[in-house]
Amino acid sequence: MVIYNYIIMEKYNFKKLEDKWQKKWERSSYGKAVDFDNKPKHYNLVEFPYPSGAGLHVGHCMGYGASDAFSRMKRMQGFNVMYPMGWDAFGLPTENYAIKTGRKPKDVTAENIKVFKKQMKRLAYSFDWDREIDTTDPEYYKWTQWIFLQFYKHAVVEGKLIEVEDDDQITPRLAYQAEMPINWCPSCKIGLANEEVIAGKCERCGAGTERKMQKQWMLRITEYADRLIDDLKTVDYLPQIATQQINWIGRSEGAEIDFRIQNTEYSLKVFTTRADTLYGATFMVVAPEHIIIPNLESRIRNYEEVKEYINNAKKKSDLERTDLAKEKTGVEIKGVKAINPINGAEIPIFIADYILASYGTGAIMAVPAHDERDYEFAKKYDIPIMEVIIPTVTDKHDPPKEGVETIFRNAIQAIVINRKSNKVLMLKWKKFPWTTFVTGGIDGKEDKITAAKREVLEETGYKGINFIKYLGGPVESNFYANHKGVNRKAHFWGMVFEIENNDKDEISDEEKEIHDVEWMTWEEIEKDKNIKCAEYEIWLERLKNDNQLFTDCGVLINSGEFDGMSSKEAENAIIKKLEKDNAGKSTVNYKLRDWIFSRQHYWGEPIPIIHCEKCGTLPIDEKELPVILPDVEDYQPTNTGESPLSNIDSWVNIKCPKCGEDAKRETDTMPNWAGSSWYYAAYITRGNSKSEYRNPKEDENLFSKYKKELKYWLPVDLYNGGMEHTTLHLLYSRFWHKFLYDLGCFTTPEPYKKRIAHGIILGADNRKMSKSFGNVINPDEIIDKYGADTLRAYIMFIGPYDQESAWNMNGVSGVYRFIAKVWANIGKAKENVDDELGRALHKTIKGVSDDIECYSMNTYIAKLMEFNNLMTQKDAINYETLKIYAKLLSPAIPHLSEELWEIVGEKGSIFESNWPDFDQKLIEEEDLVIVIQINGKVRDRLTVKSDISNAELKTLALNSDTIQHWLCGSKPKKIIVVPKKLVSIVI
RNA sequence: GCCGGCGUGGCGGAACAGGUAGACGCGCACGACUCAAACUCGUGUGAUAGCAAUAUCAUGUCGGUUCGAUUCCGACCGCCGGCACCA
Repeated sequence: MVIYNYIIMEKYNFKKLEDKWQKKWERSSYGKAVDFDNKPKHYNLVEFPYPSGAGLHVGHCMGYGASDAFSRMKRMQGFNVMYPMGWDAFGLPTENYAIKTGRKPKDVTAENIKVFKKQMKRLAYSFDWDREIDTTDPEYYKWTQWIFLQFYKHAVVEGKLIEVEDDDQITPRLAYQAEMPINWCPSCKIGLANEEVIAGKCERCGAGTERKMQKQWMLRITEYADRLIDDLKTVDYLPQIATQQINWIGRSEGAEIDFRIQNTEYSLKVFTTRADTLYGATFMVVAPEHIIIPNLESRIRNYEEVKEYINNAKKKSDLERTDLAKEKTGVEIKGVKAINPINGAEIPIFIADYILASYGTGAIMAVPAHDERDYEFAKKYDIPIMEVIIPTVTDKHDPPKEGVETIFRNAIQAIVINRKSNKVLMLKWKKFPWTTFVTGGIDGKEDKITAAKREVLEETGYKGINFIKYLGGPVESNFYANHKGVNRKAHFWGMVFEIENNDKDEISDEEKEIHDVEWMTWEEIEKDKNIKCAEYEIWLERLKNDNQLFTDCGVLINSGEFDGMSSKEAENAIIKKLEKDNAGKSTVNYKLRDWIFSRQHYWGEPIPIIHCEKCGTLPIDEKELPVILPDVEDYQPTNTGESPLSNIDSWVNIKCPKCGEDAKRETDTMPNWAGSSWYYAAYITRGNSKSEYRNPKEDENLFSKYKKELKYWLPVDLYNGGMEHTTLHLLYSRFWHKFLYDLGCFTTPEPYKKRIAHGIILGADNRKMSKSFGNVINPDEIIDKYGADTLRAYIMFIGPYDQESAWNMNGVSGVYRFIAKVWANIGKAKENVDDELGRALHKTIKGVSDDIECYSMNTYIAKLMEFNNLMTQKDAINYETLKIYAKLLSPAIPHLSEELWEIVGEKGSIFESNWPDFDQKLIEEEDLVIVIQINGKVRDRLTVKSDISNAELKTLALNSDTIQHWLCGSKPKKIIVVPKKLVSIVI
């Protein structure tokens, strides 16, 4: 008996539906991550937001919505999923708001968090709210401070983490103090963040900013540089993210070379990756901040000029200083010379701001012949340019033969041009299939021009030619000289001549026998297959662009005993010699610099350090943590560049824990990066208890107490977040994790197993969403108008997950229409009816599962739409079909799916049900459409059974009428059969 | 400037491993419903030529590899992210 039980549906009322389910879910325990559950764990982390006053942004939803869908599917697939949320609440915007309004950052933050949380709940993100964290909570930053103290108390010596005694002044601690520049506004008398410096001007008052040196806390991240590169092999990051990390660390192997300064005890240490170019070092350049300048003050003849240059450099940012497009500036330091350790040459020293004190040693040896910036600088200041590396080529047609003598010679290649006809004088060899320029050796002491003119005369008879230019320096060419039976290693000088008149001498009979002389156009030369010239490409390139700088590796010339070596050989040999002479050594250098960890701000974690005049720098006793951020009256920074905290005497003044005398607290705070560097672990230690953090006992720390929990949950299985955080935040948190791993806090060396990233959402005008453009979309407005399900699905549908996409209101209504159509289709549900949707359904299950798994959210939604379109065509839909479809919908549109689950008569939540499996057979059992191409063009299509053999396919293809027609009786030269795809016929 | 991406119809985009370019959505056009409009439903929709079957062209530009390129390689143009104190 067939039961016709069409459901009478009312119109899709998202408001009613979403209210209903949100109330129910609020009371349920859905989303809770259970420590040590039997199910396999899946830690799904998404970056926590900075709770700004503007509320949740649709850009946030891009991350949270997709990760929520992923979490929901994983839970249905039987995983114990942790999907937590918290607040990265320290930061400048809140502090600036406090300065403006006088309100407490703490209060403002609490309000913002409330708004964010309410909005997230409206969007039905299934976070485990019991694990909510807030980096500004003293119970949280207690442990951020604890970690800082561990950095202070430890050092890495010979690759091992060791503890450093309090009074040890020598061992390099991982947290240390150093004089580092800050951006300083001389008018406001405050330190500025980079972002607050707009084109060298203070954002607040418009005055020009300077760099001011200040004692700052640093973290020795460079100590971990190699491991931060090497361990990338053990994780699964998007390739471009891993590359960015590697490039940011910028490991390069090279040499440290000492250049003595003449008549002084000082020397200049430089780092170079091109020790092979040492003979070409014709000057040195030091950064304006370099210590050598004050050291040499008495000897510098133009000290005033140098000083003025240094003062000007202070006004520029690193970015401006290193901009290649800008003209290089510099000043020669007169009165001192450096000595090139390899050949004793005296060379001038310059000071220039394109050299940064923070990279390498803050000084370089400049090799203008082989470095673009040095070249530019040398041209400008008229410094000699000495070529020491030349390109080397090997002839493809006649490579050197083994066991044959190699003869070296200096030689020329004359490119003789007839300007009127724009033709080039060429030789066509008679006994060999060669076409060449006029070429020949330089005899004895003959100069190159004479040699070239002589060769042209001998080989072609032309007398009236004028020398135009050299095509750069020589090129080494290695080939087997067939006509002489020897290998040649020739240094060819490319030279351009123009023909002045057609005066010709008779060529000797000998020469006549060797080659014909022919004038050819460049096109003819290019097409000539017999061009017997390995250096042809180089000449062509140099003809097009003047002053071709050779910056690649090659062969050494003008380098004494190292002449003829390859760059690589020479590099090793030169370093060896320097080592012997105690003038250098091979070394590794990094672009990565130590992390400036101090901020002169209020709204951050206080650095838990005491300064005592007598006892020096002392850590706060760990038992005294947290060092609570005190309330202040005025959040305005002080005019000494210190943090506002330094104004609170009652807080700053403290007794020294060691000697009991008057001492002061450190008033700098930590950067925003600090709290977010370990938050993924804080969710774990936060545990399930809703009331408060679970505090460890006296002799424990947070990580030792929750060792088991940390071991269970870490590493994070999948970390999702903005593309803009994939360099710095990711690197910083990996660094902290590795340090804590060394301390024994964690059991895995990497925090995140896999990292993906999402693009940003642009405004409808294709610009970044911003208040000033008036193109910001507030999620609340969209929810009010279309519902949370529509907003969630639209943001998934908006575009490729890892790219930026522009907001489009028409797109929102399209998604809304889709959901309303799904709702309408529910009305067609029937029992015991064959809706013939089985195959399509199983294809959809597979497609949807794959798409969610790899965060292809736009195609996930598209597949849901496609299936819905199929249902729309049907008069009746089986209950079972709808049930499975509801499951597929549920990660994207939870409210409607839950309602649908109830409508089809299921008890309990759809999210407690199992994710559907697909039947592989059902998907495969289809007929295939095979494409038939002739010469790469599609000419016919055949429908065949999927188990057809390649041979059958070939026969079928050739017998098709259409193909017969296209073949016109000609015989195929080649037939390519791609199983289950196509047949390609070449005629 | 340096490092990393991206570029496909009128628009957002799809094409997982080099094999049917344009799935899905928007927009537009026509039709149905309506007194009319909106909503909804149906049909069509890359360009050019043709009544049509069909053909040619087409994935930023130019070139290369291949039987075959949106996909791989090279050069160029344009846009976006990061550049160490925004988060």
